[in-house]
Amino acid sequence: MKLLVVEDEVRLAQALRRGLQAEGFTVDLAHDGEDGLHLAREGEYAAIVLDVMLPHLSGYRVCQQLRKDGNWVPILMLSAKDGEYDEADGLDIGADDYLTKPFSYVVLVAHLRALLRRGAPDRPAVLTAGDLTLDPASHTVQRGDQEISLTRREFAVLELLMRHRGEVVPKSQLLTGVWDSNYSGASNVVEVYVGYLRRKVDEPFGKNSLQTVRGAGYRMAADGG
Amino acid sequence: MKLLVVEDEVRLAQALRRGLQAEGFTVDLAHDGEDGLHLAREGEYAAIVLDVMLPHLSGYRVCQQLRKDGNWVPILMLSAKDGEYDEADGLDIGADDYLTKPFSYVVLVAHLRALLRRGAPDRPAVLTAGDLTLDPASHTVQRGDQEISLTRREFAVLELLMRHRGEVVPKSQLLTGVWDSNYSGASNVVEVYVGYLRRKVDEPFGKNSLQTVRGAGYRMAADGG
DNA sequence: GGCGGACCTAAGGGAACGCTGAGAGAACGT
DNA sequence: ACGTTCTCTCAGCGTTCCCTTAGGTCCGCC
Repeated sequence: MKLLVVEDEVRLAQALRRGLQAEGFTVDLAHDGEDGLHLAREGEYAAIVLDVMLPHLSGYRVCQQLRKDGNWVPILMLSAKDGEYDEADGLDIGADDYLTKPFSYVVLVAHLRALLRRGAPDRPAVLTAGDLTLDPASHTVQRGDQEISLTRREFAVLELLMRHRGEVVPKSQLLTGVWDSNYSGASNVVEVYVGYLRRKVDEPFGKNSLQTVRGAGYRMAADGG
Repeated sequence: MKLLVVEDEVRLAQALRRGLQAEGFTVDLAHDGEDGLHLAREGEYAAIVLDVMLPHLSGYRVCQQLRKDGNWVPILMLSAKDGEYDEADGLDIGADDYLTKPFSYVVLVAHLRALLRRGAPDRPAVLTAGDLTLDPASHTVQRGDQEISLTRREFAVLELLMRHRGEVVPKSQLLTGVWDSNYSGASNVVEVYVGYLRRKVDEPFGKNSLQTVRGAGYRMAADGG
């Protein structure tokens, strides 16, 4: 589960990162609006924590731009309590939730979890492909009635593939979507993890849902194999 | 902004109509699946609210049929909470959002607005020529219902030809379009690959879609052979 | 019919690609 | 602190793909 934190106050940003990583998230940081927008466009984030006051490009604009792109990733906006932007504005431009500084760390995490549970508004809460179901909220995967236990990485890979079920997902997209975006080039982690998944999700059931499309990437069979 | 509400419970239907009209929408009503499908095909609706349980033709089937027609109008499905169809099914057949009865009116409007804001999802960019279809997203090719497995190069060549179906594509264009643009001169790769394609796409089906235009190039028959 | 050029086909070497098992190191839980 | 689990790298292997070569075939034209 990868998050993007866009926050210019270095100390706060670092604190958030450490805290969220402790909660089990992967966290990317951006320190201004331009960076943030760029990362948000490239990466597959589960949610974005976005400060309103930012150098170069306000969080306000970043959010607006993302929505205009058709990117409906959940966004949690942060604002100084006496900021020139008020809550109504934030929600108007498509933010999903809103916190006023100063806020307690616990409150932030709670709001974030609520956001993630709701998921991106244009996405079903539970992903399915035939008799295979994946529930991001409860972090569970089932083939029929049989529960399958996956590690964090395995889960993330499967989730991304299922979000694009029926489509080919290039390895590069899996790398940037599941691993840190600034990942050192040559590696075959993706192949390895698809292999792991096959052993857990397909082989015990005689299925073939994780398909290799040679030279293009991997595809989750729309019917679950 | 025109909406279609397909709902057999008269009281609920009327309530929805009144409520939505108050929000400024124009609302058409249908009370069974056949009516609904008919109206949906004729009218230009911004979105459709579709009950699952309907006389004559279930909402399930209506949705399926519309998608099959290539109609990607946003659909919000409604189901009784203990209905035989569950959320996964609804989303499976191409609904965009899903509500379980009973729902609050406010929630319905919120979901509807979210749907409208998103707009109709891009219709899948599938290339067709007669009974031959090529889907770049899923990287699949079908002749009728029969799936055909192609290599990357074969796929690229066929895609390029199908993008210009009915037109003659010179060999030089195939070379620069599919192979590295600065390709070392004399070679007959194109002929070889057209040959491969014919064996996979035409011969098994007794078709002749990949036509040679002597001295000019190749042409994908507009009707798929 | 014979000719030349354009096109087609079969076959094979080499490279690219993806899969797997083993194992080192980090993270985690007890 | 210890064992377990997880994550990732590496190297080897088999498969598949790609392009080339070398002929054969078709077509239009004289």
